[in-house]
Amino acid sequence: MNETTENMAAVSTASRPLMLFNSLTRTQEVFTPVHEGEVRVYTCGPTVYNYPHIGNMRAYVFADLLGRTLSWKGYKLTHVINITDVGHLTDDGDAGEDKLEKAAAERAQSIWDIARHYTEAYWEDIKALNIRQPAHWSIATDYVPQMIEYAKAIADKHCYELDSGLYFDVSTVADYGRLARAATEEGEGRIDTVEGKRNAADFAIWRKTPPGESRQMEWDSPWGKGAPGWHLECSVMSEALLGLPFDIHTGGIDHREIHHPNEIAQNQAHSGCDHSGAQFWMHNNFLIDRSGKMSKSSGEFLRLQLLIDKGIHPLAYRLMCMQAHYRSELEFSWDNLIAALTRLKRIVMGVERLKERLETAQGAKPPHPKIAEIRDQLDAAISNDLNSPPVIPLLEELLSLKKIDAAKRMELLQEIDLLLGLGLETLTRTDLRLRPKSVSISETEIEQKLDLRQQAKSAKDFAAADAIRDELMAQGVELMDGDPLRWEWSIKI
RNA sequence: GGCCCGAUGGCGGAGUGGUGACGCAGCGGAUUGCAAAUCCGUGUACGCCGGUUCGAUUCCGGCUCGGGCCUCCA
Repeated sequence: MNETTENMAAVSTASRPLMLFNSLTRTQEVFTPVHEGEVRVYTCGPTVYNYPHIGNMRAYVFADLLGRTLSWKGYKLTHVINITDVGHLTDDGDAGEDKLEKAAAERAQSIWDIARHYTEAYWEDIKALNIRQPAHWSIATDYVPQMIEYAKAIADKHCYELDSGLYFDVSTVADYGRLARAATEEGEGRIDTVEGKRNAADFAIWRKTPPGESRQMEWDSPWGKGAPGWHLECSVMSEALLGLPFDIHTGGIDHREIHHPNEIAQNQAHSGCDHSGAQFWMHNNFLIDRSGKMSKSSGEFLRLQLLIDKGIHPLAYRLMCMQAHYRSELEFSWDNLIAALTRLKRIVMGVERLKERLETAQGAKPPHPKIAEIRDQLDAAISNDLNSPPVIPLLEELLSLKKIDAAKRMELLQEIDLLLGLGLETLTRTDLRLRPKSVSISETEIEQKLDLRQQAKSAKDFAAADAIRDELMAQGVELMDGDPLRWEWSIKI
């Protein structure tokens, strides 16, 4: 279950200032909200022309960690994640096909059906990863009238019209590209420039439908039938839902170079001041595999559903993300994922033992200094630009402190889990049992054979007991007599 | 070509100017009819060459290697 933002009240006694790395200054800064006691966060969400891969999901796990940290620090959180269901191009600047139009054509379905299908698939992954629901999922196509109004407001001073659309002139705002720190005017000319653009970095605000063509998604505008440029939506929706300036804008590190500088330019144009629109711009690094970063255009890519089909609980992936800092590249491998699953399993068993102690505990015990010490270390780590990796050993240490009062430990465990989002209060060892999609024997049959084996063992007929074990092992079932779970599928990835 | 980042044990991954977290794997022990699972314990690492320093993995410079972005991407 995802808790809503509202009932995640402040529970901590945390006292350190929260330090966050701001891509705008490339330094860690003390976070102070624009509006006292509340924080407004905007996260660049997915373009729903295909399934998200697990690398995409790292961005939302990161945004979720940020949100959870802000809640833990006692702030009221208003989080917006957008769904881009229009406007992204397949290639080359502003001239390529619309990804959604292309997907619709390939599958001979309505573009609206495509968008809905992939939005739902994305939301399923969000849920599976215990990512809290934001206050708003802003859908780009719901905001097209506002985008047109926005474009009209900046058109005279900052834009110019070409045959292909309305373009933003980046030379009309101060300090364009400061977030990217790159000379965007120079380069090898790999970009097919649109004829007539004043600056190489100029981008489309409105893309006109070419004469004689029609699109499934198009709207009337002062510049003709067409669709909004893909940078426009985030400026429009963030301002509409959060007001300018808001506190934190997040996204993948790839957005630091193009999308976010353009968003900033639009914010400057529309607000008439040089403020970027957000106090902090934060970017998560990529999940990579040996062949480099994950890429949808390469065809095959890793979906969360694939992990689930292989029998691996999705929260193992969440733990894997938490084991690395959000600004570090994270290496994906099945071994690494299974290591996280094993770690999670042992954590969950520790939590189950703690729950048992809680039930048998008698009377309240005085607070133990170790608890305060761990809480302090927790605050130190998370306040240091959301440094989640050291939090996990703290959790494991907490679980191992058998001599310390269970109630006190459980209290702190809940705080840690509020941050890590592993759902440790409800997650069970059985939940984490491997559940590969393709198996040759049912769980009921396994249980029956195990009962037979138990009878044989009680009768000291070890030959019969071992025969049953061998038989089950041949079917991929691993026996664990001394474990309440009794058996597990052997891992074959 | 331009801009930027990284290099830590078998794998992943924190951190620090002076005993180098942690996990997984490995190894040892407890437990077990034997195993497995579990619990306890445990070895191994800071790319290369200089510089600064009493002392550098940590700071500075160079080198090598790797990666990212400059085109849609989280």
